[in-house]
Amino acid sequence: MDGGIIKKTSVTSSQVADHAGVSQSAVSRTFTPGASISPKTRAKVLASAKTLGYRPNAIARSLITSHSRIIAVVMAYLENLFYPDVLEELGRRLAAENYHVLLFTGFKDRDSDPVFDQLMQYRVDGIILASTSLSSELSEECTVAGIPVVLFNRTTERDTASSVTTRNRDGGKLVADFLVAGGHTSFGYIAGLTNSSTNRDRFAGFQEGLVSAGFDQIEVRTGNYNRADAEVAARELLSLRTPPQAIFVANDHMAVAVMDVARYEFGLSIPEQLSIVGYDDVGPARWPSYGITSVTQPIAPMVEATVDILMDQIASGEIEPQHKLITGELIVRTSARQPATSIVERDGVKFYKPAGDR
Amino acid sequence: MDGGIIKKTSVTSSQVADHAGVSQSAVSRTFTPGASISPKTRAKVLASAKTLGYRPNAIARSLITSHSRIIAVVMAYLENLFYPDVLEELGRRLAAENYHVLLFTGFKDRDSDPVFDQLMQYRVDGIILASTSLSSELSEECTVAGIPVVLFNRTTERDTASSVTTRNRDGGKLVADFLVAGGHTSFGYIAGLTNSSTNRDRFAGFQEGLVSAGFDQIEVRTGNYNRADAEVAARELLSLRTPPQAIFVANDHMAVAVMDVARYEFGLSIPEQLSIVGYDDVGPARWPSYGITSVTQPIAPMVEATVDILMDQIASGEIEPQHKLITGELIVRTSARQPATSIVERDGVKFYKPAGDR
DNA sequence: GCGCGCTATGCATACGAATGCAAATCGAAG
DNA sequence: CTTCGATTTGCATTCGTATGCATAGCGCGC
Repeated sequence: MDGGIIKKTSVTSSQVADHAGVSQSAVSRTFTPGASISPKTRAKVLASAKTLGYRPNAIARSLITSHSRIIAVVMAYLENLFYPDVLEELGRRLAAENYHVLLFTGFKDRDSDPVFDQLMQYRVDGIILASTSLSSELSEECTVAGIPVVLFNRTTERDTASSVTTRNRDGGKLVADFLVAGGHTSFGYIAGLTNSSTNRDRFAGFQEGLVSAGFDQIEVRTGNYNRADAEVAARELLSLRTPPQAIFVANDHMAVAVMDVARYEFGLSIPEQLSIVGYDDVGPARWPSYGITSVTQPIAPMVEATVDILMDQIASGEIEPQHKLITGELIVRTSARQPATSIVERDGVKFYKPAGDR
Repeated sequence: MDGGIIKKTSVTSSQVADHAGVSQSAVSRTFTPGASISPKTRAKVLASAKTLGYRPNAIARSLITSHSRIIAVVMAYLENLFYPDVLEELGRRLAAENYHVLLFTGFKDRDSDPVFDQLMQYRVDGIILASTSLSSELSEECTVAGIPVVLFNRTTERDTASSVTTRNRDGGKLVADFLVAGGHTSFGYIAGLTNSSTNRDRFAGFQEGLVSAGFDQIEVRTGNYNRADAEVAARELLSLRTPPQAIFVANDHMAVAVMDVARYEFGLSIPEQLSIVGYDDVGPARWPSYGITSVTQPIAPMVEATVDILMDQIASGEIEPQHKLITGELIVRTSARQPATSIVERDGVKFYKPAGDR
């Protein structure tokens, strides 16, 4: 075995057929579950396949069945740990259904349209759009082409694609209730991408909750869901003549940055001098250095719903847009002053459950 | 446009040919860079393609060219933020070369052999193995099948597959030098997966450095590169009658956990009562709450080297194993007591550069 | 022993695009 | 206007597998 091996041509079903003394069809049927084949020839074929090292060619199979068993997953960036977690769960669940993930990532700054072109060329069986702003016309084109599309953690007004989100508006309202119950009287909000539906809904719920409690002023700054912008936003808020007593940050990824700025640049102690509430309940939120009080976005159910929609639409061939809503909860940790009541504990974790809530 | 659209059959090159009044070959040549075709017919074809919404079928193309332009990336878990960062960079660089990523992830606990089977069926043009323990026989099988394999952040003794790593042994030694220079006299090590090459090399270098400075005792515990085990390991080390003054943790992902345990369970202040050094220089290491002194693993050069190897082997068809070594540096932050000398600053970041070092 | 019915098998074709080869076209030179 | 060479074009085949259809094989009952 000396280095510099030259590419070997791979084994085909016909070669296996010759070796086993059967037809190519028989080989194909051996590897097609439920096909009509006798145990005897099947065994012969399997034996030959093993000796020759045969593996069915998924590309050729895709061509004839017009099902690639590939799902395109589009995630522009992975900086926010929420998305890697989602990706891992997606990998798991799709593998269980014998589907595979063609990942498009790393184009935060660049245009996403070429991505779309690539993905369509591979005749993927479905598309999951997460953390991206693929234009709506494109996702509509998919629907026309008969490819199921699921927007993950995002919706659009146009009813063209399916979506899976949590009840962001309820979540925002819950945060408002929690902070009001905790005795805060002035509030700030650090926004995510302003044109994202998650950001809009979370803010709408937050505002609604505050207004109905008699607070109609919120200091708003924008963090665009990234750390650098969130730091700037935090500095601005905390530099105000009278900084807000509580800041709702549109996700945990930014909340971490905000806490760092508050503590290490402004010397504030949390939650004594400043309360922070985040969203997502992502890894670092659970680390004792942060202990972020945060609204959960339960990844497992969200991913399950996503895969369910895809499998359903692939099986039926009908692309009727579905919209699934998962319910999140407010986990109470140490980054925000707590109300005296409505805190319930389950499995060592505290939740905020006001009476009126289901 | 009412809901419930039925799957539309996609446009083929023959349909475009008919519409444009040319042969199917002409259509193919239009979309094949460098093929022999006159500008006139090319324009006709492009026009027809546009009106019909034609897109070349990558599956069919792969079948005939026997190049899928797909690279399989195997990452068992994404919990350690280092890997999502790598993934993002890989997505970027492979897209630039017009290759695509078929991602296999989410099987930390399960067997990885089925993964291998799947990946071989798609006739991928190359394989990148990161954060996985795909058995060596399998990666050898790839080499035999003529598929380039690159081990990312890992090597094997058997010279069968290419690899890209940093100089882990040098890194470990650098940490030892740094801690000794900082005046520490007792040391602990929290290991990663004990059978991983990175762990072995980092520890070997660390040990070598300490021994040559006259310290031959290291308290070793195993964290298996995951947070939960690292916490347990930290508790054990810190519960010793005389806990080590300095702990080298095999990566930052675990170092974060160790710092949390030290501060919040043992009430230690860092670096006054305990010094921590990590590895990777991953996101949270830079957050002020941690400020981990850490050996870098420069992602961009590592990924570049990986892609270079793959492109080279795909182009040449020769699979001569290559081993690329990237040099990391020790970034000095606040998690460990600093030596008085050999600290140099560049772009606002401090590095430890002892005299004898290149 | 014959015929019926069911299962197993092989044949032939299709999927959609790339490409070697030969024919056709074009342009320019004579 | 003819002819040669270069460039374009189309034809036919190929990639590896799946599958409808026809046939071969088998078991069983009478």
